[in-house]
Amino acid sequence: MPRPREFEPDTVLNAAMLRFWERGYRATSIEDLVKATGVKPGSLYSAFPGGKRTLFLKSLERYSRLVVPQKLGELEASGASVAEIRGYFDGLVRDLLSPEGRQGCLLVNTAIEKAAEDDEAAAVVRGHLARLERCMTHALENAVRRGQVRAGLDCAGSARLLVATCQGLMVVGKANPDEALLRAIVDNAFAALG
Amino acid sequence: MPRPREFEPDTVLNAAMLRFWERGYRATSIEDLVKATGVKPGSLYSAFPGGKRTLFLKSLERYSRLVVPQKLGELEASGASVAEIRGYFDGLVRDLLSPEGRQGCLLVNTAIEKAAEDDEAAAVVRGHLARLERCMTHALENAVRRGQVRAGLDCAGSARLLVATCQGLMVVGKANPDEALLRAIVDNAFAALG
DNA sequence: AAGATAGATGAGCGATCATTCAAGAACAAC
DNA sequence: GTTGTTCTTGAATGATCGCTCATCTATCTT
Repeated sequence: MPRPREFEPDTVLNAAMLRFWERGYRATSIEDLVKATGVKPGSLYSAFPGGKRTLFLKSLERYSRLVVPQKLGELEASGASVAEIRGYFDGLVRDLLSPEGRQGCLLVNTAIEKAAEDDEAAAVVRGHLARLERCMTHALENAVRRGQVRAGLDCAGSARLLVATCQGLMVVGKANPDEALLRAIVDNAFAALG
Repeated sequence: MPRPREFEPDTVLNAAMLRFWERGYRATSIEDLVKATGVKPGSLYSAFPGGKRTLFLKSLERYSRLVVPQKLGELEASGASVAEIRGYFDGLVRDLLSPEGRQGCLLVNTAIEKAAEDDEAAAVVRGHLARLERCMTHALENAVRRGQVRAGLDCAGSARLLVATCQGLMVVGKANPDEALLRAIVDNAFAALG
């Protein structure tokens, strides 16, 4: 009996995610989203009760579910090893150097902009960091088993360092997208694995 | 002949810096600054032509000039070596774990929040990163000379990695101020220096 | 004491913020 | 075609944004 929806909530959410990714939470207004999607405020609020913050949290989840796996690529596969870690870092550098990639990572941006004041957002960020740490650890364990890195390597500890390194890479890349600089960071991070 | 100023511009700037540091650029309103300083909007704008953005850029400079040297400590001394780098990292961890230190570093926050849209702010951040890189490089060169790290170490490259690592440390620490995690990052960063 | 100079004041500017809601519109069921 | 239900619409809400300016006040000079 009801009147059918004229827009796809996922499409709206995707547009919201892109805006939050590009400009951050505070700098993205509801009117921005109305313009970007063509969906009027009333419909937006009835489709996403909780308003802007709900839209943001759902954007974070969508990012984790759709964007992150694409960036991680084979690094999440059970056979991942040094090459896949390297591939992930190279992808980050490539993104930071491209005009569209300057926005960095929505979850890193959120860690800085919102984590301190919104624990629900911080929890999504923590989940992401844990996920990164998990697959880095696993890839390093594979690497040790295959003799690709030095035998006594502390996989769990090195994974934590690698996670921090890629977060730092994005901070540096955002202020100074210089290829030689970013490559030096990545090269030295790998040199340390021996 | 003129009526004398009733407030010290540096005092106002200091209060502004603390607010921007704690909450970021967008989340800090002029009214916040008026409340924090007792100086009314008119006086604020006449003392700082250019308004909020000028106040912000001058806050960045003040932070570089007063806060950063205090955090770097002996790391900027010409005799600095591994111990001073370690001291700097330990200070970062201590800050991130303390309630007052959760705000992280104003310049890292700025890199994420504003560098992409404000090149003048980005330039201050780049200057900070270059300064960090410079004193890390110098300290590593001293360390090589003293045999505190492995002989063939690429000081310039390792310094770039260490700079990225400490930026990453602050991103991770902001979302997840967990002592064991942060210590693991620092320990592994130093293990890599051999 | 009067005049000149510059800082202090705060009401108020137009713009924009996130959000709401009364009214109209589109469909399914009958 | 009528009714019931949900969706769409966009004007309007009050709050807040960064900022300005006419007015007042305090000091120095003479």
